[in-house]
Amino acid sequence: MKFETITIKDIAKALGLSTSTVSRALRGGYEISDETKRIVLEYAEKINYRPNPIALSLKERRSYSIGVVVCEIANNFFSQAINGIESIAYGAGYHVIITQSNESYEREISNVQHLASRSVDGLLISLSSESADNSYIKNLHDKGLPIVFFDRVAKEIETHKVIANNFKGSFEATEYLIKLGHTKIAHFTNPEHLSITSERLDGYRTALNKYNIPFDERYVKYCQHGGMIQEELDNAVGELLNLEERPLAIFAAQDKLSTGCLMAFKNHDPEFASKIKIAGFTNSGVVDLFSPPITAVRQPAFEMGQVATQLLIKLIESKYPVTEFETRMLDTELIIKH
Amino acid sequence: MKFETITIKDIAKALGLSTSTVSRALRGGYEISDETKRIVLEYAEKINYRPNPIALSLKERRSYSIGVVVCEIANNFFSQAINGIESIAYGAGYHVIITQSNESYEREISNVQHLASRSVDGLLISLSSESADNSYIKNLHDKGLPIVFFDRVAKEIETHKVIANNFKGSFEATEYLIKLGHTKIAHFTNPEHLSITSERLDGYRTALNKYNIPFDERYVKYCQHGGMIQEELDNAVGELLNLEERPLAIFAAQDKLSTGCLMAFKNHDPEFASKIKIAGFTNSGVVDLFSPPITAVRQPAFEMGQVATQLLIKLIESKYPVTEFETRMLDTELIIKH
DNA sequence: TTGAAAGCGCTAACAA
DNA sequence: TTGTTAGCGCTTTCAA
Repeated sequence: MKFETITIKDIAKALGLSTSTVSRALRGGYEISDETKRIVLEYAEKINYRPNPIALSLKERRSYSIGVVVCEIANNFFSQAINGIESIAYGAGYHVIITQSNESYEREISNVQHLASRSVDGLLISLSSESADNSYIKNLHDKGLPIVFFDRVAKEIETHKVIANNFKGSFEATEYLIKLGHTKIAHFTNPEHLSITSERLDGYRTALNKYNIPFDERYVKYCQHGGMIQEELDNAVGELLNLEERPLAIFAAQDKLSTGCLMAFKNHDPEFASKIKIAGFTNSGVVDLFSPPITAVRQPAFEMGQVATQLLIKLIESKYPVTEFETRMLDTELIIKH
Repeated sequence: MKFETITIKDIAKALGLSTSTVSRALRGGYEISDETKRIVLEYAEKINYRPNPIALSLKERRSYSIGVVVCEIANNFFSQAINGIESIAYGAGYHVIITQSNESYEREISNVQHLASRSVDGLLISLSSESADNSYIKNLHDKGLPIVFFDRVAKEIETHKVIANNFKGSFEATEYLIKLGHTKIAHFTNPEHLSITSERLDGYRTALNKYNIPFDERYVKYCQHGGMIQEELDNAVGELLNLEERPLAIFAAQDKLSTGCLMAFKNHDPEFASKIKIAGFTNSGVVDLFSPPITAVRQPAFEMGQVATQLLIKLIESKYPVTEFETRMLDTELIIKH
């Protein structure tokens, strides 16, 4: 069943004008008499005319929509970032089409291709944890599709990027644990190839270093599924608990990892769980309710979404190919919970 | 800057064929020689041709996209429902465009109008807590735009609806609190005019009734902003704490209300908070970490999204106007935490 | 100041 | 089996 609709033609016919005159009146064109313009506008208003955005897109060869690729919208960081994205996009007249990769590389490719096949004017991407080869994105970018990365960025693609100060955030969180007296601090993180992984690992190592605490590779748990699969965390926690030197503190590099590893500890050994101190990246709004408490490294998700979108729209609306790109780094915030 | 692109014309020119022949070959049309078809397909593959969905939309007068209007994607229930929506839509070849009302009526209207102005084939809506007058949706629906409601539905609009068994879920949660020995049970809920509000209130009252516990209006807190503004909850909790007969248990009718009122209790009186028993609707994935624990009424969010999308696509693809509508009710699950 | 006509990419009825 | 043509809704030269 079809959704009935009013076109410019209907107005033209009703008013005994040509479609081009109506079009000009509607766009507020200059080359038209005030009288005609008034009549057209009034009538259009009366019958509640809405231009067909699809026809406009075809004509202008752009869709006034931007595509977003994140791993999971149920993740607090991303849902907050999306709010930031929408706040800017909406104001600038753009639709936002959100897709999720669920940390699957295959799904990510499919989403990007779908979006790119000319239905969006630009792309906002945070890579999935499975994504190792980003050449397909590079292809698109080379062809001229505006792309801005945020959070999980691709090193090898030269474009605007928006990230949190992952090094500093990780350093501060680790230092906080150290100052509490901890020396046996494990680290839960994403797969190695992600940008955020090395940056956060770096902050962790540097803090250990500063306080002369040896770095122990066995304390670092790379989670291939980024915490999407609880079993992975349960296994990692099991391994830690089997070490002769059990860690007594954890620094987790991501939302799902922070909460997921706390759950894993609770599952394995509830009593031990209450003794362990966890600090981790999370943008959860209910972190106050957790027990044992989690000290949170909070990313400015909303602002990151905003900045990324501003950069993208600048790219889209630029008349000339852009060759100068910038990387914006925003500070995290350490929220201490006892 | 424009994103360069390959059209059917390019293929036609390169192969010395007409565009219609190429089109037929691409669509796997029957009236075409296998040889020509092969050549076209091979060439299209080689140059990585992608049809322009916008041109297709204009031609077919549909966009293969569906619009979703929810109050907030950062809400667990909705993000899970969206996953369900996407799983079905994606499989059926539809894009999903997600918009948020942030519980604002004005924003909801703007989103719906934007989506409806012909860029989507159908709409999936869960009403914002501010929405009292839905006549603008009714208008759209009367004009033939396929619409399916889920979760928060409009009574006065006749179309498919997908809801949780709110009555039963509320009854069970309240009964659970009663069986624990509670008689002073407060109820945090959404604004009165929402469908879910009356259904859940009804379950609460019926349970009280069954056990001869008098219903006390002062124990019912309607939260106009559905928990989006913490201050509202703080005030409501303050009022409860000022009663001579403080409630010792809470039944909260919604995700943000469950966690938000626990936070409010912790803010006001941490010690009292640890004594109070909370049961409430929530689809949080970290409910295991809360302290004091929250017994959860979990809605089958993913399935609800799936069912709603199936119904919507059926509506969209129906050749004749549909006049028989159904309301699907799915059961909730009570997850008890001590 | 207005109208006629072409064209954005694609499909489909009609002709050849 | 293939090509020609018109048209989806709109904007924009070009002519009048």
